[in-house]
Amino acid sequence: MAAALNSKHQQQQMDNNKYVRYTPEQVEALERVYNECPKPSSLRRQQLIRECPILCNIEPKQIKVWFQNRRCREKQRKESFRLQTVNRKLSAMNKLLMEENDRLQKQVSHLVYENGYMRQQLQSSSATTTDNSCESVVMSGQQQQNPAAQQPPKDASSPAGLLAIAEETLAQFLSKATGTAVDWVQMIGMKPGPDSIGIVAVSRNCSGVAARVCGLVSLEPTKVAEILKDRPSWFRDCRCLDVVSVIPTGNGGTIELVYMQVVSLTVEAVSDFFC
DNA sequence: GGGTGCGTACTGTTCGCATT
DNA sequence: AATGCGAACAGTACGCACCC
Repeated sequence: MAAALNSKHQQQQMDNNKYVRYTPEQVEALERVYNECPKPSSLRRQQLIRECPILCNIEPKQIKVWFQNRRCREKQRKESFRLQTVNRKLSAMNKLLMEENDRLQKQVSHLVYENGYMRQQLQSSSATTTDNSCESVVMSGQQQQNPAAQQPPKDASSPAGLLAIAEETLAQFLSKATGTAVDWVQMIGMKPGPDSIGIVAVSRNCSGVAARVCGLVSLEPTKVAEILKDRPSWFRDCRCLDVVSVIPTGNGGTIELVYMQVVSLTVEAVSDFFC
């Protein structure tokens, strides 16, 4: 009875327009066949219409289209299910990666902080070392013995011995002055870094310890020896002079380690110089 | 009332097979 | 080899029901 009513309703639909919707019973019958065989032959479709009364009012062409669309729907559903599965896996993976990323970000922040702290420690430590280094250069004449003076006296009676002392002194300067201005602590009124060559730069017309030292180490040992022998030039602009140490030579002569302050410099702190 | 999902039907293309 | 035919498939149009 119900099937007959549905059939009548379908006929009305077919009469009104081409759109029909199969009844649940018809769909169930078609689904049963589909589960057995998704691709029924033409013969099988005709047999289905004959054997199933509720499908008798459906055209063979419609049956064919129904199976066609049914296969298409299953394919789409399978693809949709596959994509959902992939999506779930990717979401889970994304969550894990986000957590890992968060953990690494925190680790980076911590390391950056530690790096900054260690840099700060290194800088303060380096500054202390540089200050000491400079002080050792500048103040060594006041507070320390010249390394050359601590060693057994060299033979200053001969030009060769004097040159040896001069070379040793130069080596001490060079060990401090081989770098650029970075290795020197710049002081007010002082020229940092290597200076021009010139004998006058040692005791006159110079503006600081660094300039004088660099000027001195730029000289040949023979030139240094000439400067050391030109003692009157040492005192020309000198307002303060102390003999720190005296090295006796083999022939009765002496080599004096002298600390002096020159008048031309206005700032005492930068005028310390020893040679 | 408009947006959306689903089912049905149609169209165009490709492929396999039989025939000529 | 060329041709015709049917089936399968992908894409699309349309109608309906449902939801907000």
